[in-house]
Amino acid sequence: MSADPLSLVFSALADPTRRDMVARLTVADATVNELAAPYDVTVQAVSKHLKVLEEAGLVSRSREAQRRPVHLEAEIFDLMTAWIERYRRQAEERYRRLDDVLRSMPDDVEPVLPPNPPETGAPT
Amino acid sequence: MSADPLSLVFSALADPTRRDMVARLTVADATVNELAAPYDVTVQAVSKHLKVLEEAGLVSRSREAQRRPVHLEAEIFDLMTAWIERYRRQAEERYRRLDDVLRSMPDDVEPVLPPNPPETGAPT
DNA sequence: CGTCTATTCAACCAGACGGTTGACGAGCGG
DNA sequence: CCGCTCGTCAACCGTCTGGTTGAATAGACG
Repeated sequence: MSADPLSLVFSALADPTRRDMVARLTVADATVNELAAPYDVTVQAVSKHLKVLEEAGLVSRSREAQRRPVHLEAEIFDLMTAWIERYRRQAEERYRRLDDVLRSMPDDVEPVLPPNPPETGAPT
Repeated sequence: MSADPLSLVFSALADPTRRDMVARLTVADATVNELAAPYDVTVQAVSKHLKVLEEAGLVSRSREAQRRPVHLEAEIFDLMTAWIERYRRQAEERYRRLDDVLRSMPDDVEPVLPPNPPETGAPT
């Protein structure tokens, strides 16, 4: 098992059908059957997709009669954005630094002024 | 082939080893052997991972003697952030709206599910 | 009770995935 | 030229994945 949350979320969203389900769930909660309707697959397949999304923490299911309304848990997105932003920022900073280095032939790499204060996604 | 860029990027980053390689590449370009060093797998496996990252547009390889320095292409991150932010925003807005609805309690509210085909060519 | 609807579980299948080993091409260096 | 290192290609293997069909469970309803 992948176990680690980031992998689960990324791989959950690596599937177009699952991404589309997530997209639709941003509009409203839906039952499995409702979700399955637009797609050209069986409801069982959609149920599996939902399981994947649920294990990734992207959706939750409640119980309402015999229906299982699916609800989006959008906070999980933050997990990804945190990761992405962190390394994007790091990459950008590196390019700036490289530019500097190329100018002066390095013997000591000096931390260049970060134009963006690391407040948005400052992870550990 | 999944073909669609978003799926390629998400699934490329769904692997911890690949994520780690990307993380390291934000610091500096590296050769395949350098990249492979920390991991407990053969250099061939790493080469495969790089192929995946390259096909996702996350890295590019140049040629320098018999070495193939790997370079991160960080702009691709924007593809993901665009998607994520879009739907996160949409979800947040929906919650606000729902809150509103719950306050006024109309009796003719019905869930409207805009049929969205399982395709990710983000229609804008 | 029996049945209908909504959903999941189980078994199966083809294909992709991550890994291996082994062989091969490209360049440097003796 | 020979040999070495760097990297990829090819074949193979076990596991995961996305899909199927068919059966099972849970609750509403007559």
